[in-house]
Amino acid sequence: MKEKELRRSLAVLPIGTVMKLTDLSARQIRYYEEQALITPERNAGNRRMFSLNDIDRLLEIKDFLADGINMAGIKEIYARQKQRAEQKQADLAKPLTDRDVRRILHDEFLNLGGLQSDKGPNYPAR
DNA sequence: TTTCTCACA
DNA sequence: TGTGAGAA
Repeated sequence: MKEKELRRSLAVLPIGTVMKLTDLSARQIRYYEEQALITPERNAGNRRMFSLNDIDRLLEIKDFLADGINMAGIKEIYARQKQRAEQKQADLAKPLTDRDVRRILHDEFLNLGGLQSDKGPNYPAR
C-alpha cells in the first residue's frame, strides 16, 4: 500500500506555506534547491510547488545545519544515501559479511566527523 | 498579493 | 543570506 507515498510526493504547497512550515526564508529554500538538496516541481507561472516529502527534506536539512554540517556535507550525506539505496540492491544478491559491516560503520563515523564545518555561523561564540 | 529572477553599497 | 527592483 504505497498510496501514502504517492500523496506525500504530490507537490501542492506554495513556497509561502513551506516558509511557515519549515521556518526557512524563501531565499534559503530557493538556495537549497540550487544546491540540488530539494527538487520542487514548477506549476503555472513558473511557481515552485512543494510536496510533504520536500517539507521533511527541508526540516532534515535544517537539523544538519544546526549540527554544524555545511552544504557540501549535506550533499555528501544525500549522495551516500543514494549510493546506499543502490548498494542495497546489489547487497540483495550478495549479503555483506560481518567484517564488511564493521568496516562500513567505521568509515561512517570517521567521515561524519570530517563533515563537521570548521566553525561557521553555526558556532556561536558562547 | 504572492512568487520569480537577477544583482549588489 | 538579506534585500530591493521589475515583471507576471
